[in-house]
Amino acid sequence: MEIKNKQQGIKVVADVLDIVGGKWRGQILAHLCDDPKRFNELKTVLNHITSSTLTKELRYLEDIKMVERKIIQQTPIIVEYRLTNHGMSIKDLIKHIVEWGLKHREIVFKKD
Amino acid sequence: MEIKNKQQGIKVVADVLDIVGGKWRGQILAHLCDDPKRFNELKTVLNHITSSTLTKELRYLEDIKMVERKIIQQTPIIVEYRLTNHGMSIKDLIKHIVEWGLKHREIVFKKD
DNA sequence: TATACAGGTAGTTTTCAGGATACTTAGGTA
DNA sequence: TACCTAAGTATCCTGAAAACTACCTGTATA
Repeated sequence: MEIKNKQQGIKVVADVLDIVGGKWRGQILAHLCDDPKRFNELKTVLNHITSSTLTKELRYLEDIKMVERKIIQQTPIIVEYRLTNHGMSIKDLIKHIVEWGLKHREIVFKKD
Repeated sequence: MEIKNKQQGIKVVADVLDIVGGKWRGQILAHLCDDPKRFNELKTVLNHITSSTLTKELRYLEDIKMVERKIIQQTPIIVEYRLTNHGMSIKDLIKHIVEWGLKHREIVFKKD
């Protein structure tokens, strides 16, 4: 797991930020770190996200195998989203992001 | 440096990604991790970025005190961009991002 | 005189993630 | 027969990020 050259390392930064970035994906992954959540649970904790946006983001995260969708046959039928094994590995990264953010509040809170 | 509650932690994720995210900022910071770079050096390594976009991104990073701009009086005059002390602290985070990205290539490279 | 390099600025246009709004499917319940 | 909840879909629209194009300033070199 060696960084072959600087340029490659930096491309990876851009690619990872493409996955985790955007307005919602980081937050969705962070929420799923704790435990699986249903569609409407996510919709509630992600204040102001619309159904269509949440659906799109979840489908994307499914496509890249970060999240899996599980239909639970009960009545009414409910759908649960949880991190895959790959997805689990993002927990540490999110922890690092939170740590950096809390340590540098003056930057993080100044930004807007 | 304690996470008071889940919701706060997750807001921080979103805020940090706001700073580091976007198409260019992560890459710019990653390039500046190694050593200071001049405007046109950055423009070269960041393939396809335009002058105006690079200027905007650098001004933003200056505003939030991640990067500092140093004019070097020689001829022709050159301008050097380097991480501030705050900025330095992002090195570790970028290292973690690269590590995760390389370990999960199948996700990172599938995404598009 | 003019051409090149370094580091930009100004103004306009394009693109597309995310938002707004309304509708859908399917079983259960009064 | 109508309505409720859960989990979406379908369309169209908007705003902001980034791109495109052109121009500017100062110094030096031919």
